[in-house]
Amino acid sequence: MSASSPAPPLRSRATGRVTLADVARLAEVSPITVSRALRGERAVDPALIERVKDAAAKLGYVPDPAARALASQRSSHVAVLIPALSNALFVDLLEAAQRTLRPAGYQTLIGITHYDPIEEEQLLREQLQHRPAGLLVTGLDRSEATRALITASGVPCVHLMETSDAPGVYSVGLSQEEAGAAMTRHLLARGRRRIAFAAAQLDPRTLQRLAGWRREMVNAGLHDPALEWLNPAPSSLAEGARMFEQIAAHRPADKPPVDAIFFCNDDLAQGALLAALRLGVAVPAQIAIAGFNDLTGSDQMVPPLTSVRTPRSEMGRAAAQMLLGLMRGETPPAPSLDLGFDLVVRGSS
Amino acid sequence: MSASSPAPPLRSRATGRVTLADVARLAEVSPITVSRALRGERAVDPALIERVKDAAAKLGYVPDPAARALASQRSSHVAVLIPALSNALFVDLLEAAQRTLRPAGYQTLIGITHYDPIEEEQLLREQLQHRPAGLLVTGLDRSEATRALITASGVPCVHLMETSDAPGVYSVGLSQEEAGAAMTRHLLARGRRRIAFAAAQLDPRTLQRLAGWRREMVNAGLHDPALEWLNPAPSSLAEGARMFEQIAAHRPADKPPVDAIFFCNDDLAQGALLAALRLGVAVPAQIAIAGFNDLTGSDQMVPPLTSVRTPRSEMGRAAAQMLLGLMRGETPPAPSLDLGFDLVVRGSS
DNA sequence: CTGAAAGCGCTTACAG
DNA sequence: CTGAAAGCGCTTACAG
Repeated sequence: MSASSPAPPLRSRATGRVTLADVARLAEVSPITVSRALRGERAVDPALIERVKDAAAKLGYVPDPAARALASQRSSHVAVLIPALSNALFVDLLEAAQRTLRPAGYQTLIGITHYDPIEEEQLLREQLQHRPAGLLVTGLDRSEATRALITASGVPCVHLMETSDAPGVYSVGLSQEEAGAAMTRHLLARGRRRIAFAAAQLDPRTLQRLAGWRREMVNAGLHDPALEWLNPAPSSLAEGARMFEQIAAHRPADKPPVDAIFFCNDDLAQGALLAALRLGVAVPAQIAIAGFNDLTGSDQMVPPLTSVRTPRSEMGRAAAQMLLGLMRGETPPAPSLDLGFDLVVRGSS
Repeated sequence: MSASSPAPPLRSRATGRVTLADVARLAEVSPITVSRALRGERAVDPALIERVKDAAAKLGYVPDPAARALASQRSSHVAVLIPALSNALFVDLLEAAQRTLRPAGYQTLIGITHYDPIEEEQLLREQLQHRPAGLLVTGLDRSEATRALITASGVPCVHLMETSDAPGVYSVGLSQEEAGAAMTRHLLARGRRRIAFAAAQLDPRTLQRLAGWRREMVNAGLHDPALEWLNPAPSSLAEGARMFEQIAAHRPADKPPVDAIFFCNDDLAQGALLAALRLGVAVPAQIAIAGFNDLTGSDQMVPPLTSVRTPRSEMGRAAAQMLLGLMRGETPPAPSLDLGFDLVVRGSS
């Protein structure tokens, strides 16, 4: 029992975890060198890097995110703010972003704003307390306070879904207005004249699509405010069915009937298609129907739904990649990335 | 310029953050007392609590999660493992859980397993490095290694979707087998005899529903292995349409035709309903169709889809509440909570 | 019921 | 290119 080693310290709070110090001891260097070698920061002698990496692997060393965050004032989290998970659009966006960020060592922290600027601001405040390394937010419209919070935090931020030319703003998206205009031109080209625009939720991007529709209708000399059906309720199949019933039932004596409806989102259009089926309204013979986002199931509808395919997985991936660059301190080749859209013409129009 | 205050320390890394020490100074107590007063841990003189809270409010103090995690070896994260976000079922579950956990100060860390036990194990390893305060996992089936990781971590864990009687296992769910049996009994009661069970993805819960169907079919003396259509592909409307076409086209000479199809999930059943419409197959006259989970849109289908409503928001909320209790060190009244299900009979059956 | 000391496991800021 | 010291902002473990 000749205890040559010193007695364990009285106030031990040892966690059993392999630490940087353990790796440093095995590699016979200082902890700082281990830290630098493992993070690839600053030049370290290649031979030492090798030795450190071997030691780390041998011990199964895993950095402690909390210690790292406390010391560096920056966590390994990326905060993502999206309006809802009920719209498949955002689910795809999120999955793609996560798929890019996770291999790079970042955890995703999701905040659901329910399309509410107040909730968005509150969520952002909470997330900023975790000192995220990066930020992914939906769209460009938000409260002045939220915008100021983002700027003041100094956290790299990329905006999703829309594009912006404002200095210092990074964005990956598409022109919602052009997409709305393109669909309207398609319906006009098919000979439709009384094209209604039907929208729910009325978020900023929906209103941009509305602007595109309005521009083309005015250009064609066919605009009529009575063709705008704007409904602040959340978007859903049931809501789309209700709106279709209303629009189809609305037959003013002094105007020709609606011959096409452009819905701002596919779930509404799918509901409309089902309502038309129930009511015996022939699509597209009597009324053409078009949607937006080309969501799951749209190609299965009867008739299949004409829509605008938006590159949501690509947006999620590209935005995450731009953010990774910003977090490394790089300047992206272009601050704004327009990923475009595709018109998908199917049987409903 | 009579600088009576000492020069600022040379090696300042001040963050400008309001710290526990600032609050302690203003309240004229020690930092430990502030820590205890704010967390409600251990008895502290009520008068002091008051003083501390006032001081904290006055300074706008917000605890630093990283420092807290490092010192306590437990973060404010709850890790959630779900198979996919493409099934609306899990979106609802997640939203409900988050809605309960966030007000209690917990951030949700989402891991998507893609129904893969290997991915689940890897995700769990990553998440455990963040020392989550709690764990929410889907179902009871997982690799032995994953199970061992959970146990060894000592992190409180609640299982979603199914219920278990195993000691030390906490769960909130429903009997998938009973739900499958109930739907089958309903179809039998309607006079259906050749009831097919059509499934995709083939995850554990789907197989439990299959077992319920099989039990009732055997009991009724009507079971036939040829009625089982098991497809490992991911579940979707398009896949449901394909399966319906196959099943409808399969007309062996020696057996009566299928007169009902019980799909393991509503998206498949919705796709089948649309395929029936395209093919001119009368539902329910010729074939009854039933689904599972009562997802969005099922009530809008033509005809409306018969389904099983599963209490997913309730499950998410109840599981989160049980977890909050466990994280506080409490023992839940019952380790297993069965929230049941409702048969929703609509026009398709 | 309250507190002084130590420690959690990293990185920053200097210095050489 | 490398390292000794200090510090990030909390909580734990003791002691009284």
